Amino acid sequence: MKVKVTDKKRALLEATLTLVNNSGFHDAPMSKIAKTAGVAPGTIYRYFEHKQDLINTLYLEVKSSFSTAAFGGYTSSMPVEEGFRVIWYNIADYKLNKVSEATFLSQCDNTPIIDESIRAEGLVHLQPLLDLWERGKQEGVIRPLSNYVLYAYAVYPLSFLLAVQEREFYKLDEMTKDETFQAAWAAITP
Amino acid sequence: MKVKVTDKKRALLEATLTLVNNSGFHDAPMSKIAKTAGVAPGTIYRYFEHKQDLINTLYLEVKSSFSTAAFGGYTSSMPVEEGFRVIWYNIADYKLNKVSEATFLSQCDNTPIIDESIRAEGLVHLQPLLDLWERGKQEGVIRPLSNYVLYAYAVYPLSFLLAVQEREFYKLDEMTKDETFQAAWAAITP
Amino acid sequence: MKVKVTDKKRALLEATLTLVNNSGFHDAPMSKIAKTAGVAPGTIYRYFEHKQDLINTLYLEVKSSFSTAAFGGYTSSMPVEEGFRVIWYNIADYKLNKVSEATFLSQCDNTPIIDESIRAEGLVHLQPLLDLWERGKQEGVIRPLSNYVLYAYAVYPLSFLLAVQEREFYKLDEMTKDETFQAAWAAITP
Amino acid sequence: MKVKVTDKKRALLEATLTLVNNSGFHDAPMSKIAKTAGVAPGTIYRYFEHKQDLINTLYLEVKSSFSTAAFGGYTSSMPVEEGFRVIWYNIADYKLNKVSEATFLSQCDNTPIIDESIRAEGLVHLQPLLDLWERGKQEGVIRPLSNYVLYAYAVYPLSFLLAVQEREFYKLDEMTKDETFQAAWAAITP
DNA sequence: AATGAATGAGAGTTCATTCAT
DNA sequence: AATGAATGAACTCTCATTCAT
Repeated sequence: MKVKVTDKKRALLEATLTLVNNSGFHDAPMSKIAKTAGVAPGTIYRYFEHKQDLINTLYLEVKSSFSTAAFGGYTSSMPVEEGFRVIWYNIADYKLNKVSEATFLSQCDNTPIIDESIRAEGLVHLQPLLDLWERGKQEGVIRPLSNYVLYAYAVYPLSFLLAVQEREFYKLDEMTKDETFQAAWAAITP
Repeated sequence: MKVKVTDKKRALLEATLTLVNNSGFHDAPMSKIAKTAGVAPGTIYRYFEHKQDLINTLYLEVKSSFSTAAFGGYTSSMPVEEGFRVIWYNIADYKLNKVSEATFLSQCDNTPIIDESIRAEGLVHLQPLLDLWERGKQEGVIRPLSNYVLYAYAVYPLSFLLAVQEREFYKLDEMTKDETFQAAWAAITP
Repeated sequence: MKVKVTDKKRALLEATLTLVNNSGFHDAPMSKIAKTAGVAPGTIYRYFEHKQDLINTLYLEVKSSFSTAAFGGYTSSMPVEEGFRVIWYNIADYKLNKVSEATFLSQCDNTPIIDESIRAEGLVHLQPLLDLWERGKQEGVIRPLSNYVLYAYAVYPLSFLLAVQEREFYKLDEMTKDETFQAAWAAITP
Repeated sequence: MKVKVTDKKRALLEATLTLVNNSGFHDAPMSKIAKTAGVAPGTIYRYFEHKQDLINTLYLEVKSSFSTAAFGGYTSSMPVEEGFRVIWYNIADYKLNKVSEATFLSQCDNTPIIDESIRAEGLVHLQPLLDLWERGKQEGVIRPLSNYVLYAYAVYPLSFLLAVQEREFYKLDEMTKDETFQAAWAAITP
């Protein structure tokens, strides 16, 4: 019974993900979300206060799944390069495999869809990467740049490659992934 | 007289830029666009067929202003590094000074707002940069990577820095700009 | 419950009939139709895809009620004169009693309000009258004229008398009805 | 100069006739009328107070051209049958040749497009036919029916044949025209 | 808990009309 | 006299949200 309820919430979040990705936030009406989720329109409001709440919840959930994926197999005791490599490949795999989630995040990050406070909430999980970079800077193995710049060059490019891959212009396979990692690593090391 | 007419179209495009940036496409109704432009709602339709046409037109115009800015002072006879430096600084300055335009482009590039055919149309102006990279690869001064990857590491990171700067977390000044260029250059050179 | 739903559709069709009759298609806005039907504007679209659909549906419904009325008590085994008399009086009574319906049909038949395909659909029910005339022509009791001409002289004049009656210039009572039938009969018999 | 002005009024009336016939009153915007007439929208208002005035004027003009045509070659001294024959053939020829005008009148006569007072104004020209019928009734050569009924059976059927011909179902040629006249004459004579 | 019919504010768009030129 | 850009009320239709069942 409890399970069934959760199922509906799950279905709604997934329907939203799909529809926002395919048609954009501006063409993902509640009625369509409900239909895609196999639920009556009114039912949405048992699980979410309003549309914005649904979107916010989805954003936080996806952001958190992203962070979890990013740090799988990583421990803060790893050497900087190894740690970064683990995280980078995690992120790359997430972006290139969990395409819907990654696309959704891209859309949210470049649009005023998400309330600023919620966006901030979604950022906290990235801390281990920032800590790693701080350590790397102290050890002299990472360039002494703002973490924002490091993120821009180490992680953010993958979003572009995701988008390009989605438009079917390009496919990032295992080999080019390694070369791409080289570029990222070159960008942030002295 | 001709000038006045153009003024209204101009005002509408600017109003759209502002509103889409501030509230997103989904919350930039024609009525608000008209009011912001200081014009009656019906007037929009003298200049644009429908909302999508207005958005498309704006996109192409901004994209073209971006390309023009990107290649100011660049000639294809420059050595690869110098050429890239000129273009990179142009783009950085555009992104960091023409903030509204750059923000709008970011939004368009990550959202199904823009018709795919129009998006393609907006891409053609980038050719000189791609040519430069091809030459660089032949000369062995640029990594033998897909142009998409090169773009992802050389240019795309600036979009992230723009967004961050907009959220007032960070300011890219002249000195950090140089360091950032180093990162970009390091990413794409062997 | 099912009944209540149907009630709203019914109310909308009736409101449309009234308003189109009184003000014409061009001055029967959806908002007025909704208000007249005692329903919110948006509710119309649960029952009809668009305004044209509402109009088309109404047309077909009225046309069909007309045909049903026309052939009440008629069987194809009747002698031609008797059969015609039955049908003619049926039609006369319909036109003169079901005034709104008849007026609406007149308007539709002389205006590009109705899609041509829908109009064609509405015609099929008249077949028994055409069959009767064919038989009459074979028996030599009906003039050998095109069915269109027969219709023009036997049935169509009633539309005029309806319109005239509506404008309160004239009232067709039982006695004059008989005389009018004589005229119709005289027109189509040799 | 005076001629040129009149030309524009003429062009506007003709454009209106065409557009209302083809698309109906509800889809004949002033802007389209202006364009069809080769004139600027604002210019319409030099010649007509508002749209309704334009329609009314057109109606009266066409109605009057119809009446003029109807009584060409007729004099009140003719014997009843001959007089009727002249008028009937005039009307038949008008309906079947001046198709646009006749179609427009049909549309106006079955729609609340035209103000009732204007409609009444358009009727006066028919007086000679009514006078003829009164004489015929006194002479016992015309059935003692209301003039409305006589009109319904003698003249109105031609409107139906016009409509049918317009939809390309039927063509009324010279021979069938004679037979059709017989039907009309049979309907109104004892 | 779930439904889905109903709501009505508001979206995009049209168009009769005006008025500066 | 003529223009046509501009207006803004009114149109058709959508959709987030509510509520009786």
